Amino acid sequence: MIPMSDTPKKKEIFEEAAKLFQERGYSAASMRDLADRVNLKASSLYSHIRKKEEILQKICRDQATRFTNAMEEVEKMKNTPSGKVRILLSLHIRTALEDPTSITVFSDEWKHLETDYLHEFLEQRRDYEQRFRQIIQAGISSGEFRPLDPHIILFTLLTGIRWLHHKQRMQTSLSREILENQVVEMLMGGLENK
Amino acid sequence: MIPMSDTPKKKEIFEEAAKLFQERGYSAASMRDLADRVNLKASSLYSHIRKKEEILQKICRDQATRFTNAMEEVEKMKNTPSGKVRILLSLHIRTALEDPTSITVFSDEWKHLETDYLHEFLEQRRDYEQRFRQIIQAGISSGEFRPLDPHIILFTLLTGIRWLHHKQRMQTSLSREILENQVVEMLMGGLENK
DNA sequence: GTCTATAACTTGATAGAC
DNA sequence: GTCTATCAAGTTATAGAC
Repeated sequence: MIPMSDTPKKKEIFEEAAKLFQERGYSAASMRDLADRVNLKASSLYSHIRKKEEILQKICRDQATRFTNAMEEVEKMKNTPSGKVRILLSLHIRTALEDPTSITVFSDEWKHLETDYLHEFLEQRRDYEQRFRQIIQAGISSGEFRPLDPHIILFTLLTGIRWLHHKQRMQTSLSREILENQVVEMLMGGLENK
Repeated sequence: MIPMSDTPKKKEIFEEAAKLFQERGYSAASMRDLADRVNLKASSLYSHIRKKEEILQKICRDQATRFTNAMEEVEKMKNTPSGKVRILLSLHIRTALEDPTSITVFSDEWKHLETDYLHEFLEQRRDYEQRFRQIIQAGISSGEFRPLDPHIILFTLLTGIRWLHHKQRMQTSLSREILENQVVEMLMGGLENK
């Protein structure tokens, strides 16, 4: 297969795989299950991919790239720290609502990456978090933010939204806009000096 | 074996299993791995337990009971909604810091429970969340809390602390007290009316 | 690209000697 | 209660016909 652009079948395989990994977890999702969902025999999957972990790699890499690119953009802006954090937070929230499957796998299944790419992934995450903390630190220094530990702030912000990709669980059918606004308000309300 | 009280070996097995489930996830943790860690052959484990899932069940049940019991206590108190939420939040935080292994398995691996106990588990969780939301609603009605959706508030509170059991990741070696205080302040700061 | 067949291995769990 | 031996089923992945 030409690696230039993905065929429809390959795209289908990756999409179904993400759903399967989300539902059962990476380890409990078998290649036979996946094959069934895309109407193939397990062995035929290997005409499209080299191995199971390649799928997990792509999902994790794509999401990591998305956030790294966004950070690049935000850093260039002339915004206040508070404005920058709001933009990053909104991106995380919107991504969780629009692409819950990929975000779940990215968030919960990365630990099953094999050592080679795992190290790269963790380094990229460390880098992202460090740049995020620098923005937070700037906000503390300027007095916009309360003087809390930047590590605590960052983790609370980033994990405070990690329920959004399970939105199904919410009985109330709030619009995405309200959902996004209220989460941002609650988290920023705990961060900003009043 | 007499089921009245657990033998030291059985306790050891459950503790090592929790660690293994935490590190690799339930599905990727094999009974042979577990046996190695407690210096037994895999088959000998079955003199202490009936099956693998029994271990997961016990971990999930114990933690669920802990939180349900605490809710019982809190509901009896004469405190304000804000005071009650702070007590529950502190309990979650302290538990995550003191028993990170069990909390990780309870939080991340429950989906691998088999259908019988899974239903019971989910019902207990629903009940706990509903009672928590009633306290939140009381705080909104009294004007102590900002008028946000109680579902959003609850999920943000409960997942906002779900990084604590990975405390290893934090370079800064903050004391538990500071950690607990700052997390509570940040989350309650976003909740309370000023 | 998809199939059948199969290799090579791991899984949870049991039987029965000691 | 722990062991060896083993089972039956499931795992990822490959070989080769079509």
